[in-house]
Amino acid sequence: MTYADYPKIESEAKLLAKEQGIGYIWKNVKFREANEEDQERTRAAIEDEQVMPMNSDWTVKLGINLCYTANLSKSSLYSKQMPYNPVIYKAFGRNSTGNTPVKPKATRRCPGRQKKIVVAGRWCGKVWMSNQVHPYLAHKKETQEQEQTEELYAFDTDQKPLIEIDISHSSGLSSRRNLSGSNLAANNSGKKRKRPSKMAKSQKPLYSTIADRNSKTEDVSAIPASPLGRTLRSSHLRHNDSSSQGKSSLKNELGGPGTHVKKRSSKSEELKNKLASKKESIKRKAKNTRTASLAVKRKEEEYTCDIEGCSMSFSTKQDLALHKRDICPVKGCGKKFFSHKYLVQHRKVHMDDRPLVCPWKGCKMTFKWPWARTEHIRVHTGDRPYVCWESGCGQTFRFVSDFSRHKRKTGHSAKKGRRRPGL
Amino acid sequence: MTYADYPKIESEAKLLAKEQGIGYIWKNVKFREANEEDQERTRAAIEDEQVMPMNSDWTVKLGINLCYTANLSKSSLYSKQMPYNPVIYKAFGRNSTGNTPVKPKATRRCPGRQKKIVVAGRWCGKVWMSNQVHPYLAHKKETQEQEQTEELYAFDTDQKPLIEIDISHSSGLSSRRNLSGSNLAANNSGKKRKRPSKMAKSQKPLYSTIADRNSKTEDVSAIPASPLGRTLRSSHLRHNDSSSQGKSSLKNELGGPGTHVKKRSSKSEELKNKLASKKESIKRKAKNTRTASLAVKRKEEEYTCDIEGCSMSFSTKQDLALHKRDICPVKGCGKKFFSHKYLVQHRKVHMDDRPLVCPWKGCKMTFKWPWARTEHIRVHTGDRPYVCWESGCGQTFRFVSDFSRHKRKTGHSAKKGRRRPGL
DNA sequence: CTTTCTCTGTTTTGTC
DNA sequence: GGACAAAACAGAGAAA
DNA sequence: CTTTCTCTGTTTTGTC
DNA sequence: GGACAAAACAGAGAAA
Repeated sequence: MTYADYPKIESEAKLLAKEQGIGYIWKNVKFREANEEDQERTRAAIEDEQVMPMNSDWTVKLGINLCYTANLSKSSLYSKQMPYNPVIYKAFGRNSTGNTPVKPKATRRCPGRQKKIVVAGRWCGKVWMSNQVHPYLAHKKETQEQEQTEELYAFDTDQKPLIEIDISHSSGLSSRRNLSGSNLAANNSGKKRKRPSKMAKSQKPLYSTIADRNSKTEDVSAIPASPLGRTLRSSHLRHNDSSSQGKSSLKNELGGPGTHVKKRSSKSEELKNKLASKKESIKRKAKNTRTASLAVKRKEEEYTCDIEGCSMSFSTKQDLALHKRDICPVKGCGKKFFSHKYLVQHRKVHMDDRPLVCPWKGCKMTFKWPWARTEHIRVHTGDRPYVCWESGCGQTFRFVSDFSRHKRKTGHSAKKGRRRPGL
Repeated sequence: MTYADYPKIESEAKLLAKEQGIGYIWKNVKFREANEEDQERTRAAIEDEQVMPMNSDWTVKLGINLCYTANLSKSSLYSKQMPYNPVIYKAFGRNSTGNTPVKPKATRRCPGRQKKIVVAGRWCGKVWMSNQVHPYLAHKKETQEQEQTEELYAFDTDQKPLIEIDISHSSGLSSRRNLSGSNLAANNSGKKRKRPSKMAKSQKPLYSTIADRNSKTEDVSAIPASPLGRTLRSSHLRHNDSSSQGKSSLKNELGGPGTHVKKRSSKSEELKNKLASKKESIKRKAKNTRTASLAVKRKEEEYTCDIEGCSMSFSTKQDLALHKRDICPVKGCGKKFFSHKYLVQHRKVHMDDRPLVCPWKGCKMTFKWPWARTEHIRVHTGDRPYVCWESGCGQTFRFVSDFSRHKRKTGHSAKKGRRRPGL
């Protein structure tokens, strides 16, 4: 996928646009050359989410991704061992001296005009990451599979991620003595850090649906240096958890703190998932109105992944096929991932479950991702652990993201930039 | 108080020992020369707290303090602008090249033998800080005052420190939107950081006793970078606080988390205060059994301090005199302080109130000092914000104290040693 | 001796 | 810069 | 444009 | 070193 491949990509994009049924006129023009009508059409297409069943704006899928990845690979911060996308990295990476191939592309996709940047920015990389390839492009032979997967949701919302750790943290801390006494001692005494046997290692565990649903395995100890939390394994505060996460689908109506997060996610993707969700639930209600909804969920998921460590199952052969190619088969998602293992984690994106809670008293915030919770806690502690060590700068940041931006913009402390105080 | 002054100190110590009624034989011998009988007597004297009404072991008051201070002033870490004790600093400080005067003293007071070090260490600096001078020595003319102050407790346990900040923190954080919205915006919009008018600035505010007692002014926002906490000023979670701190005197019987802290404080001092407390309460009970105990407390405290910003009042003229000389008039304490302002803070040492609560869910820990709470929170977060930047070391620490010790012992990063990540 | 963690008097930092 | 309070430090010290 | 803060796919770190 | 999961990063992006 070097710059020389661009014509191929272009034709594929055209094909894709056609397949989606959007009467989109392919114009090989730079954005700065677009007239008002073109801009208006672009805006309209972007704002009208319903007409794009796969949320696959061509600028996002083909253009912006390249722009994003190329910029990333050229960044002085881009010192990763493993590049996001080896192909792009090789073509435009830091070792490549040719920056001319990158610039025009970037300029065309992310034009210099402010108004344009905003419009494009709202879509740039939002849905599609650098090495995420649209299923249509991943393997061109599977177009029929794609259409079939539109019938049903692939992931069951009750299926729990296997990697989730069963450790309750704050519940066991009622007594400080208890904490520093037995637990710390146990922690110090050796490398006892054993976890309950993780099914991820067993082949096709086929875990029971009901037990899996009722046992609230959750990861409250998403906090970083968890030497304390990890050795703690009390289970007598489960009620606390179930109350806070019980019917997470209700949270949207309640308008709790979890609601605004919804708003933050991609409008189109969100809508899509909502719609599909409703479609599925209606289907289910029609099918089994009386059978306990507990056992129903995995009834129809016959096709199980046989990849080492993975035991996900799907209702259609096509979904499983996509899954095995590291593509999320959820309709409207279709993202391709770097690792198969991450697919299991990725599922929570499509689930309403928010099992992680803010440990701060009185805060009702819930999270799907440990890191989101970790950074949120800094809102309470006031911690600003990121400090720019560039002499004369010394700015501090509460969130990695802001520190990253600072480094990217200023070029500061690109070499060592560690973290710092705060609390 | 240079080394040349030692004979004077010695004679004063002898006098002191005599005044206390302890039949202690002054032996001008090094500890390493002491025989078993001497050691046994020392141990017995130390363990029998009752025979020392002021908890004023001569080794602590004259010897160990010097040892402690001299070591401190010689430490490479001792780069403070203001030395702990200017006199000692001048005599033994870092600029002084003569280390011979220090060593012998230190050796004699803190002998090299392990057994001895332990015995002496239990007293070293524990009650008496470097620039704390025993009232007997502070002004030799006030011996009669001292004896009189033994009658009553000087501080009323219901008197609230004036400096305490009235900010409830976690209570207002139920909704994150609320937090980042109105509060952050208010914080960003300007330097609005106003606090409720602090009486500390008005002359002799003579705050009401009852209102002061019932309004639970507390500082839950002892967390560091409190830009969020500070602008938050909700008061609808007071019930939470009153439940956790309501009858703090009961906590000892309940055996809650606050109990072990009690245990950690000096046995003798603790005992003393307990005894005095009881004495006082009995006295009060006898005096006014029917009048509401609310209004009673400050009835007899007629003598009010007229120092700028201080409005403490005392029941006896002598206590006020001590107070005005920055000496805590609480029986068994008698510490002398660096600043008069700190006397107001120091009062909480003698009160059962533990108004600061751990903001972590489920943790019942309470604190008197904001910093104790701040470091305690790291137990939950797992934060280890102190990192040794000495090349090749890189050790991390959760508590300042441990980082200090590390630097003291290893000599690492004595120049810049900042903090770091963790959470 | 060690490590973990709280207490507190003084110093440093941050804000006006 | 100065005044002032908040935060942090640097010890002590308790517990295991 | 800014700042604050959450989401999440990939990379790095830490542990056995 | 290697395998693996936990933690962190580095972006995107939403909101004001």
